[in-house]
Amino acid sequence: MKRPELLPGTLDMLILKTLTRSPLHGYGIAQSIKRLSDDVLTVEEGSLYPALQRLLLQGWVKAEWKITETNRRARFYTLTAAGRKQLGLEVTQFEQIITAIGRVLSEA
Amino acid sequence: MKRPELLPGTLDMLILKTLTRSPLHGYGIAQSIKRLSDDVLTVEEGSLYPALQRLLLQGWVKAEWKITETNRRARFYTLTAAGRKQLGLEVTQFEQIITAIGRVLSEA
DNA sequence: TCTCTATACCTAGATAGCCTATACATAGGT
DNA sequence: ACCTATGTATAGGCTATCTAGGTATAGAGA
Repeated sequence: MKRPELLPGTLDMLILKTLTRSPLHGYGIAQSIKRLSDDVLTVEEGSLYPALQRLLLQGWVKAEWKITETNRRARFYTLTAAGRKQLGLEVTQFEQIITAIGRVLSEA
Repeated sequence: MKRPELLPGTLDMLILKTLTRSPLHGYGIAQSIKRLSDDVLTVEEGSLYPALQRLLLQGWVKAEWKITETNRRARFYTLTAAGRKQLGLEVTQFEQIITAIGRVLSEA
């Protein structure tokens, strides 16, 4: 199996989490996740932008075109109330599953 | 997002781990994972049997038809040396990724 | 005897998520 | 003038998982 860039099913959660601190554009989200994870997690563009479309459709984020500090047009995403709630749900589920996997892996 | 039965990408690892204790047939593997995880993880048959075929093809398990304690024909899977090695790899990778996700999620 | 449940295996097809590859655009530095 | 980093986006492919179905039989209970 090829080394995956991230665990399938966790991307939306990571994006939502990244937006809890402040609105960010796509490029910034990807950089942020990469940096916070010490380069372990890499969000490919072909995964990122479709994911952002999904989140927009679900109403979990909203988007706004602005100018960045480096003087470029970019689409800034902001977490909505629904998005914050969704993030809580996903984190809870994720931790439950990770705990369960941990139990299986730690069996004598 | 619909509640997943398990985290995509972790099934092979769970199966290999389950076989470290003793050979098991498919049905038994599914039951074992479900039980050990306190019913959090459910392996659907449509995921399980294709996964076992993959593992066979990779040479990570071998299979043998036998009769169970309940007097039924069943295919027992045994972990190979290569499978044991692969399991170690997958667990290491998994833990690295989980740690990385943890870092992202725990950011202030 | 008949029926039901649990045990056991398997596959086809749909679905969804992620990746590869590509395209476009521009600010700022050399 | 060119290059790199920044920034957005989509098409197509791949792979793993799930849904839904089929097959078969042991054993319990009516």
